[in-house]
Amino acid sequence: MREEKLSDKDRIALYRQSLDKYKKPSVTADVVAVRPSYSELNDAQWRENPEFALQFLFIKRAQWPHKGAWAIPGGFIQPNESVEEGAARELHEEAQLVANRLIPVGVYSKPTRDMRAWIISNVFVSIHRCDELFSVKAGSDADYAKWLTLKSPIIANGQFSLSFYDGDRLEFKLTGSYKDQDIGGATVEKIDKNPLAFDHGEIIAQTFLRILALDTKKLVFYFLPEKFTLSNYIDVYQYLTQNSISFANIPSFRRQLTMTKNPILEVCKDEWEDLCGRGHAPAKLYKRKV
Amino acid sequence: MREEKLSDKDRIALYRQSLDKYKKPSVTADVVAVRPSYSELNDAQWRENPEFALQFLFIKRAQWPHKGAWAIPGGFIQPNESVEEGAARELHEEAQLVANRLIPVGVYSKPTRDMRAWIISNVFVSIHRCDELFSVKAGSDADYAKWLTLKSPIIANGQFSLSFYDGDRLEFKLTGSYKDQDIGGATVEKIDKNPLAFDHGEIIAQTFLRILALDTKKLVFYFLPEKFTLSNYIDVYQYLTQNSISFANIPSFRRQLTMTKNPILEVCKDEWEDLCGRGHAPAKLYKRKV
DNA sequence: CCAAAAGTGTTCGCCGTACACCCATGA
DNA sequence: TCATGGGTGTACGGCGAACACTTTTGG
Repeated sequence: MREEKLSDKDRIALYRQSLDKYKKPSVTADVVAVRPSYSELNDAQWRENPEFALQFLFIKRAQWPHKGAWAIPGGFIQPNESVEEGAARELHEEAQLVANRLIPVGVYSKPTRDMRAWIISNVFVSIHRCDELFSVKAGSDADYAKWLTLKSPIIANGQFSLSFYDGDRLEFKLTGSYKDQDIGGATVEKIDKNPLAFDHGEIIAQTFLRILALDTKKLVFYFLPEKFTLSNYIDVYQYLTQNSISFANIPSFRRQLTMTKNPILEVCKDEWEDLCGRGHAPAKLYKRKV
Repeated sequence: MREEKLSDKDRIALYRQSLDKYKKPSVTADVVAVRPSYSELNDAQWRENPEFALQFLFIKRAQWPHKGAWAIPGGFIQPNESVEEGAARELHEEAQLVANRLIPVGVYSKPTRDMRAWIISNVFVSIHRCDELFSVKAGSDADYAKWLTLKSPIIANGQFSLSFYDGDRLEFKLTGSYKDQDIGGATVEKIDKNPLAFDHGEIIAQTFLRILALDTKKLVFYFLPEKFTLSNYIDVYQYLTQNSISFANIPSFRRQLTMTKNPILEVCKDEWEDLCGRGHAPAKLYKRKV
């Protein structure tokens, strides 16, 4: 073969030339940042108002296209970074958040998904713990970021309905259908009416399905402070499992967490913090068993 | 704003111009095709020799770089297709296989992963059922494809060892370490010594971890013909779960599959095929319960 | 004193564990 | 008739389901 004479450098140059003949996509790393609703409360405030919900970070678009629509943060990756690094960088640049635990959600690559150009998006979900410091910058005068609360999500029988609130005001509702794949988890099938920019509605729905597919009993810890009561744990667990535990079975569930052979919780013996103020017996504080 | 005067078409043109100033990666869709080892046997042959193992499809590289090394099939995606479509197309082009069930494995994007250029690979695993027709073309004179058998994989305590055979000949061994993420599954941490092209060693190891994380009881059906004996099922199950069922507990496992409230198997009542020839009582035939 | 909510005690039954045993066959 | 391997019987125990009950507080 004639090629044998070439140096590696030459080969690389030739190869790159051949690549440049083809159209290349632009590739982004997008992040769905998720945190518990009481992240910005201190411990005392939280004790007063421990209702749990998930919050998702959105960017309000100030530019064409989809001006005024909500979108998820993200941006083009650079030649010196992996998509994970790009995702972490974008999250930091756009929302001053430090990526804690990036979990892949999927690659969105339908040629028509962005009217502007051929853009492929790698999507990750970044799970933010309750005890992290949050400081989403108000944002430039162009786009701004905001945490929207996903209240009482409904996912059942192939249909989902996700309502996102800014405080008490409904920002948008995401409804559609999903399919339980035999193996490999559930996937979004169809979004009824996308209120978000680009295909971000599908992305958000898929992200939530992905979150629900994680190991719930462990995931709960990410949304709780270090020390918590059993009621706190159950509150989060119920949210993440569509209230899978009926009222009557909560006692068994408590035992399951603490009394079985390999309990995942243990009592904080040193302190028996008095959690009064709400007219009932004081609750024990638990922490994750290592 | 001045932009308000622009038509969408103009805006798109402007946007694309701005994009073209940045370096873009080349994006591939790669597929790890997996099938049961007895795919090319007929029913009778299979009854004689029902030992199960997974086979992975590899391409022998005939060109620089990594000439002579095994690699997984894949190629650049086109502007008119999604990465999933690209993966299916490449699998068909390179191995005449029809993608059955594409499950995402991950995105490989370390800038140094391909010495030739900035190439990002989206990897899927394609699970091929036992009853599919297989016809991997011998291949062009350049590259050729071959199914290699993963015999007695070992995955335990953060270490893995995967030996791939061509018939009885060991082709390569993949060893390294993995990490059990708290949430989101196990990930490959380090490959001891990569015998494959590019980072395909890491990809293969990660793919196998991904397969093991699927719902095993359902996954087993993908590697069995429609009708099978309980021993067949258990054979596959043991392979996929590292022989998790001890010898003594196999009777209970049988019952678990057939006698509990929601059994996943049912007897093929119509036929009680005589599975003699091996010196013991005939076995019942089962099929997946719908 | 009562309502509210945390936490405990107790019973029931499924099903996973363990192991003994039975059955049909080929050599 | 024996080894082989498929299939069944049975007893035990953990733990999830269900629900009654006790405890501590605020009003």
